[in-house]
Amino acid sequence: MTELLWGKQPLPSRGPKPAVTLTGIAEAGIRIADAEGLDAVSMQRIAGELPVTKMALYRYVPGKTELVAVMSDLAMGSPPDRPDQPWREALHTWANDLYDGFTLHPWLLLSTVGRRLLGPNELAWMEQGVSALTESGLTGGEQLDSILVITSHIRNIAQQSTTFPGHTTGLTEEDMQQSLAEILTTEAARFPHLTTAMRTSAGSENQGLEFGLQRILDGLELLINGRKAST
Amino acid sequence: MTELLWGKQPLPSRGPKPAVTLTGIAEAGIRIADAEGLDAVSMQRIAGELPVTKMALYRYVPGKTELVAVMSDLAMGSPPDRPDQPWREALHTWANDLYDGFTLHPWLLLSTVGRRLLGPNELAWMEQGVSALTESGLTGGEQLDSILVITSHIRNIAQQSTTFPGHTTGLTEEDMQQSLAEILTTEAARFPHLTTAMRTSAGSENQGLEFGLQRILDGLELLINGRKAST
DNA sequence: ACGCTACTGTGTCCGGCAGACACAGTTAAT
DNA sequence: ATTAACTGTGTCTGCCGGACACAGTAGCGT
Repeated sequence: MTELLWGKQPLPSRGPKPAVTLTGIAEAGIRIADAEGLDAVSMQRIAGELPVTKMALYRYVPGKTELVAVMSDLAMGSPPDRPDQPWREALHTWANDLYDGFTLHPWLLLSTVGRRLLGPNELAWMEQGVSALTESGLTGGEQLDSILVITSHIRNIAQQSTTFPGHTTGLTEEDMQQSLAEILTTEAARFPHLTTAMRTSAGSENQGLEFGLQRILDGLELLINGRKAST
Repeated sequence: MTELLWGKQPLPSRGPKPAVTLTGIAEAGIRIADAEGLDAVSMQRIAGELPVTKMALYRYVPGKTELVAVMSDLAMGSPPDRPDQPWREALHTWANDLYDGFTLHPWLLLSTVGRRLLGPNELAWMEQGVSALTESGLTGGEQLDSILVITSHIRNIAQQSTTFPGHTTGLTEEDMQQSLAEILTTEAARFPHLTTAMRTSAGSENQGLEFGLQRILDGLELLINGRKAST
């Protein structure tokens, strides 16, 4: 599995030339997932886009789980190079780059969940995030935890604002808002604070990304400055 | 769908008594999901635990998607009642309660993803979170965004620290750490900052929840105090 | 008392899925 | 030329969600 993700395959000398490549397979899968959602990705479907049959794919990949892992790391891509900046600005653009990646391939939100082996691209993203904090005075663990918080925030914001191609019941943002508004009128008594909060927030949507990000960065800044002051 | 989640079913007068109830079905599903993971939940499997066949379930629920939604809201449960506290402490315990819920039913992390209709319990959690901030001077939108950030953080921490019963490849935390360590020794040159961060963080794991939560709360406090000062 | 009718549960069938396995064709090393 | 490594194919199994026709049941109006 690690070999798959990291591309350390001992290429064979004998036998016929392979008709496809692991990367080619993964790219086909990515194309399907981008267009029709992760649920539309099946071995049959992928094989249909390649000059091989379904079973041939198992020569390249042990199972679907592993294939999705390869697809995920590939789709994630390398983080874009950014000029050196102070840690706060660096993390801010890093977070936005991450967000862009998730909106480009929404299914990544579903496939990169839970414990899993990490691929080169995912590690590259982490590297870039951590490198913004090397001069901050935070410990290694704190640096990792910091970028984890930011990643979590970005992921969930992306999840909420993205329309998944297939998979989920095709609810638009409006459907949700309307259903919610409906419920809050009939059940307002059960959720008083929520109701007023919703009412006064009408129209000021989609500030969630910046708001949360600024809070987190503020919190980090407080810690970092405190550390610096106490040395 | 809204009727399903909110239990507004017009109970019929004629015809034979139903052999099961929607709640009973959902509870069976929850039992399976808790024990063997969300993937183990199938209509057959649920029917096997009840005195009905698979197809009878469709009398109570339009499809599996909806059933999982009902299961999710039911498993989430109501947030535990907590005495009134200052906003920061209230949010802190609220976050920990949320974390406990997710560790009790790890599959909730998978099933409550993306846009979806909200059930009464999920709204009750939001209500409790928002109610901690009503006196804070934040706008309604900011209150909602605040609890969203915290939820995101809790979710992702739970995701990382939980072992999913079925579903994912059964990787222990150790497997991951070892694989990661292995990679970072052979590829240290590509990820210099990450490598040093990992090295210096050895042994200080599982601080992620508190660390991130404190940063977020710090960030919120900064904003709230700033607001109060400027009035 | 009786049938109508709404309602519940069952069995069968379909298409699609992941994957096991045996086998045929291909190519390089010997 | 033979062998052995390797790639691709076709077939089969056991699951899944769900459509549909049908049989059984029980309350209602008459």
